[in-house]
Amino acid sequence: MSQNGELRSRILEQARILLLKEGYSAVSMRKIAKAVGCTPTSIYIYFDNKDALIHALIEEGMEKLHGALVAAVQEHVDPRQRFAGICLAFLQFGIQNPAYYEIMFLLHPEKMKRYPTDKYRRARRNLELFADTLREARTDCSFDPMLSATVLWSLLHGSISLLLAQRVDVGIPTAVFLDQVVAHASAMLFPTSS
Amino acid sequence: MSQNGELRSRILEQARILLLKEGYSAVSMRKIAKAVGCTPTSIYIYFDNKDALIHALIEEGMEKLHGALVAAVQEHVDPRQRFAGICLAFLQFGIQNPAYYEIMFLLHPEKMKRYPTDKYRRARRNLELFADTLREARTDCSFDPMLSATVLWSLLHGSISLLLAQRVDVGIPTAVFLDQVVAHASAMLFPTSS
Amino acid sequence: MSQNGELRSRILEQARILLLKEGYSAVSMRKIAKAVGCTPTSIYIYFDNKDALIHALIEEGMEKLHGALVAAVQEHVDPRQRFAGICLAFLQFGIQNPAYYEIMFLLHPEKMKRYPTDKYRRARRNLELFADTLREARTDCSFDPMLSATVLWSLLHGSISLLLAQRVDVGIPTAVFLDQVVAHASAMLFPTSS
Amino acid sequence: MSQNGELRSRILEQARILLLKEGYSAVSMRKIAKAVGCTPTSIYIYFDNKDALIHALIEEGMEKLHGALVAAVQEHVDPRQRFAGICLAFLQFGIQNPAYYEIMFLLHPEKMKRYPTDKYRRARRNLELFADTLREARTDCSFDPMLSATVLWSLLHGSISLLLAQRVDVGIPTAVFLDQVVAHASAMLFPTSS
DNA sequence: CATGAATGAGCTTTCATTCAT
DNA sequence: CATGAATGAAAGCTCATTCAT
Repeated sequence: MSQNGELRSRILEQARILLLKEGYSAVSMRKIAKAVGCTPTSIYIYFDNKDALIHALIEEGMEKLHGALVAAVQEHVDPRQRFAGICLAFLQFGIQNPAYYEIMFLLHPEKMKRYPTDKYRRARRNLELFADTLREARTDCSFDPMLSATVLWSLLHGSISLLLAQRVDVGIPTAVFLDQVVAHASAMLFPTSS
Repeated sequence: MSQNGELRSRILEQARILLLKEGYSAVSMRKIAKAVGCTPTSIYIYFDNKDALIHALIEEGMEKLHGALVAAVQEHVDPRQRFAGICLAFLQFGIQNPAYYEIMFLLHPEKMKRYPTDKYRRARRNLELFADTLREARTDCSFDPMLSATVLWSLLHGSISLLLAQRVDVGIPTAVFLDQVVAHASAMLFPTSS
Repeated sequence: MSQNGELRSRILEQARILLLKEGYSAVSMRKIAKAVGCTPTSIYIYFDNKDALIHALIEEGMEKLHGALVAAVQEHVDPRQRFAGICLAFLQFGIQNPAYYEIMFLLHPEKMKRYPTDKYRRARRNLELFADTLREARTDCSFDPMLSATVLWSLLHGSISLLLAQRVDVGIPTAVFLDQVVAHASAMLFPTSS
Repeated sequence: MSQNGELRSRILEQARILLLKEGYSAVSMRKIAKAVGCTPTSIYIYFDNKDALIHALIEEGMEKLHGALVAAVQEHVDPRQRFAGICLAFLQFGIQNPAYYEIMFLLHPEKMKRYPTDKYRRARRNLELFADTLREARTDCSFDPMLSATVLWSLLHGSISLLLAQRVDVGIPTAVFLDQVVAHASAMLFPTSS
């Protein structure tokens, strides 16, 4: 099984590298093949088409992100610290894996028409992680965890997007910005911070 | 005189429509020309190249957005209501003008290398509007308005992005989600909501 | 007459400059128009088409070359010196006016289909100047002046061509090469140099 | 195995024919493809780009010319006859292979920017053949063989250029002209022909 | 398992030229 | 005298994909 996939994983690897170096729109079957050292045709042995290849990459990324989030959750016992930890983990994943982040969250649906939408369920898993963390940290029941988690996700996603698109003022150091995002996230979700 | 710009604006219009329907990467000079009913060459009478056309579209969008924000500011006198108003105006602009929003905020810099970066100053103008609104609404000086405005922008931007990418759970009505975003934004920036 | 031609001569001037700077294949009506500051259409008022414009330029060049050759002839009385002078004049014209030289002698006929061949008669005038110079310098009648002039022209033309195409070894200084060409030309046409 | 190169050589062949019929500037990938009977894309399987195709053609021509010159050298033992032979061989190559000659010696550097200059060394090889022939034929040391070879090359090149450009008077038969060129070349390089 | 050969559609851009005004 | 608007043709090149071997 893993034997078969030697070339397969090399293809994924080079695709990831290309994605990182030149951006999604520059990733072509031809370039991947050249980087790997095989012919474009060979790629079609392992992937039905370009989208399938990208999907595989997305899945890889989802796995990696989920791992990072779970690790962050397990690292802290204090609910509030756990919350801050998971936020930071998400942010850092985005900053440190811009290639993954791009195809996972920034690619537009029209480009990926054939993407099996049910696979997004895995993305849901991450959202539920956020919701769970919120549930633990907030004792009051006067909020909808999934809804708040979605808003939180929006904030984190927006922050990463702006950073990756180099839209955040250069006068603001990235580290400072990330800290502020987490601080604001806390303020947003735990209002009675008296 | 107004004749001159007739085709020009029709080009921009069709470009916007195409952008909306098929996404940026599907927008080509040929397709625009076909949609407008002229030859690709004719487009080059009004725009130096494809990027220049996109830039014109961006500028249009920036103008429109700025108008919407300014209108929202002028509509309310109460600082808090003004804050909610400007947030909602931004969100609604994104939802109602997805084509503009995409090229204005979602396009990756790599695709727009030739974009004159100084034109982004106009985008800054909007950020300052947010900062001003914040300054008025918060009497305490214990915060950096531009920094907080950027975080706020992240939240709004992230919300729109997820909505446009159809990443928000379909179980959550858009109107409800938008309200919640504004509510959370308020909570985030006016912590002493006792 | 010369009043009418104010724009006309500006067009020719810019065409010449463009030709010199970027080579024949980069000369387009559009670029000329932009350089002059008028529309491409305006050029068609003075020139039927692109070829006609080039023809006018060729004619200018022919005139200039002829002037240079006549001047060289008049400068010397000694037939041999006159011969060397006219050779050098031709060589220097080519080196110093590469743009003219290109369209006059290096442009291929297939590119200039509509060129009225009878205008090449003016080129013949120059050839006869060479023949005359030869006739004076050689007292014997055992040679065909026009034939020898053509061979001489071949040598001079070949030298300029190789120089302009940067095909002459960079180790050979241009001045040295030109001197040698003239020396060899003398040896070729005045064999009994005892 | 020989199958592989079948289309490749057909491409080169048609490119050469096109070049001959319509001149360099009329040679396009599309036209070649149409002449060959394949799609423009297929050409890119065998050649990286248009320049690479032309380079291959140049290389073919260089090989062919070198073969012709070497054959001429080997045909004669008498140094003077050998000299005349190599001159004639060069002239005839040019007349009989105008397409090759054009891309090898008449193409302007500006059009072939990406040409690997080191490949011109092969052209140098031919120049050295001329120099060697001169060294053998002239016992005196009072001349620079490479310099004289370059001047000789200029004469031969100029002759071919004018012939190919149809600039030589139609009253002069080509055969006569070629004979005269060789005769003048002899006179030019072996002055003491008493 | 992998390749070489080939395709058709598409891309942005430039060209010389024309025509009504 | 000069322009603005528009065109049709063509350029070099890249793309994802298929198919026989």
